[in-house]
Amino acid sequence: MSNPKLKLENQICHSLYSATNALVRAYRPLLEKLDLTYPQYLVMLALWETDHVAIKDLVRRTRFDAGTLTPILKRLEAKGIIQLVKDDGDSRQKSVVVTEAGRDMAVIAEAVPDELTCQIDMTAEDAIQLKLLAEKLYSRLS
Amino acid sequence: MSNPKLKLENQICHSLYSATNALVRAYRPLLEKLDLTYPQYLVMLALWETDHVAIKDLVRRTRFDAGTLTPILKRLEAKGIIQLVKDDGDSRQKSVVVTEAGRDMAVIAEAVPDELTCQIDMTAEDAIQLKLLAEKLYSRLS
DNA sequence: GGTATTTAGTTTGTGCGCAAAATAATGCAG
DNA sequence: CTGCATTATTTTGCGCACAAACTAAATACC
Repeated sequence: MSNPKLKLENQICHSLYSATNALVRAYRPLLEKLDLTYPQYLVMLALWETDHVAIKDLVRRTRFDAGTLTPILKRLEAKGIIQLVKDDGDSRQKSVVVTEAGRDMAVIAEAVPDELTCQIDMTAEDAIQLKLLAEKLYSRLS
Repeated sequence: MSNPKLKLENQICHSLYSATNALVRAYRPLLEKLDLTYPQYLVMLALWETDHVAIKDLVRRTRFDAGTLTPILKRLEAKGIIQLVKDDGDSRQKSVVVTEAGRDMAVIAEAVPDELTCQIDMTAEDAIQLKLLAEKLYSRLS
């Protein structure tokens, strides 16, 4: 019981875990006007950048599991902001296309990052450092 | 589309999100021998430190939502490693107690943090810095 | 003492997160 | 051309994560 390694407060992962959950929670009210969840928002970010991509590319870019992405894409399609189209050529693949309505959302979405940055109120250096370390951790685990 | 704020690679949150998920994924095989999920492991860490606590205290310490914690505790009780006992005094409260079997698990659990640290292979400074920044972020969001 | 509010915990419903298995089309070796 | 492994995507099942609604006990207030 007294082993310091087992102490909750010494666990980096607990800090990371609760911080990430808190961050997603903080995004929720900001994304409400877009009617998107945070994972859905991440997918849309990827798609607003590059459209007409196969699901496997979206898996790579968003770092989502394929089994996670499939239902997310279905919900986005049900909302009418993306479309899943059969690829000519390789008929295993599907291409994801952003609809007109989906493209229009990008304008509203532009405000979201600033609103969140305001709320967090971290210095730019801290934010960059945090991102850098998280990326380092991610790459070590992949 | 060209708004750099909307670029996925500029999102701290995406790095944090995928790093945390990767970390939980990395814990999975290590926790298999304990037959615990990562959230269950966090709860047990808290309980190995301090036993006989009310659920609300566990909510505070683990930073889990009460609605999340209830089913986790039920599963831990079903495994026979904790027990939920009625509190004398305030009969709204329940106390969480670690069973003999649950206490025995702590010995095996001691190996887990080291195994993970090995896998990540980050410098101690980086790890401390990451924890510090995650804590800072968490506190700004709470 | 009786009502109102607060507090402790549970339930419900939706959406991930992911391992494992299934489906189906492609490519490759013989 | 024929298996056979590979690749792309979906499905299934379980466990969170959490808002919102609910139950019940304790406390506050008059």
